[in-house]
Amino acid sequence: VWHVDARPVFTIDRILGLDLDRQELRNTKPAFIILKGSSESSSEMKRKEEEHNLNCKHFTESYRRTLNWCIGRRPRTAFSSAQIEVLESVFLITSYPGIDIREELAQRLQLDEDRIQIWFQNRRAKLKRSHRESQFLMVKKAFADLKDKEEE
Amino acid sequence: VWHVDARPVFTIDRILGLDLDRQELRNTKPAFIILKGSSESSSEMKRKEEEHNLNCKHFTESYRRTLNWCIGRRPRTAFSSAQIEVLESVFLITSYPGIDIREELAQRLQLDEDRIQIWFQNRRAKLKRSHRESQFLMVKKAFADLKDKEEE
DNA sequence: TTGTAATGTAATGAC
DNA sequence: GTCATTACATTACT
Repeated sequence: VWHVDARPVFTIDRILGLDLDRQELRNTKPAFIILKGSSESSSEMKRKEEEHNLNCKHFTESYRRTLNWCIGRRPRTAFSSAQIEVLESVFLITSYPGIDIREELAQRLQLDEDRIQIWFQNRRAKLKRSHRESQFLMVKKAFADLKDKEEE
Repeated sequence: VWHVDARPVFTIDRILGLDLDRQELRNTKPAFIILKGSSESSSEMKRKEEEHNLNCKHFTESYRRTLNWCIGRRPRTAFSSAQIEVLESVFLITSYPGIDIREELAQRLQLDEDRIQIWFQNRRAKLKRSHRESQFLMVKKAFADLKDKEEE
């Protein structure tokens, strides 16, 4: 946990006591358990259980978000243009640099190896998007050409 | 295609004849339909159908982005006060509406789902800003109070 | 000028 | 690993 001090301590969530320990969440009994042995059908039970699981999912998800908000996510790294330049030129050679290359880059660019890793992941995603787009343009052009031929 | 007149008329997409109607996209037959009645298993069919839907999604996304690149930035959407009202009341309940809620909102408010998504993102950012500001004010006031006490 | 819709991308979590 | 989605900084428009 990198920077406790980057976020205000007096958050609304804290004031409202929303930053409970994760353990407390697990200890709260789901409502559907009480129904066991009752006259309700098993399908109804199953539905309730699923509903509970869904609620749990949303609950823990919002828990995560709240926690995330309190503790804070890693501050956005602003790469310098010089760093970007190096990263881009390496990307031209490999879009999947091994750990050795990443470590070397990290050292040379004064960055964590993690940042390098993430950068390449995002860069690959960007490349993929642009590939899709250029493919799309080609299809479009094909359509346009067909139209031209029809008009002749 | 949002506003033809806000940007120069001689855009790349026009020159290439790329500003075809979105309807044409829908009319292109998905490949998996051809497979109907073939010897492939239904699970394979289902997989292909899902793949096709994914491709469609990416395709229309690319379509939007490409147009975006050609035409320029999307013109500012001016939400009506009625739309804002609905959005705000939903925001009170969830600031993270899932895809289902966003789609429903889109339909009811006659907006693209994308606009809804962006609106919620910006709304969350605004909320965060106001939180930070009120916190700052509180801290400031606390300091001021301390000073007052010292002077007594 | 301000408020905010839109954009790009670093970071995160699910799978 | 990918993918969708998020936060966040920034841009640009009304």
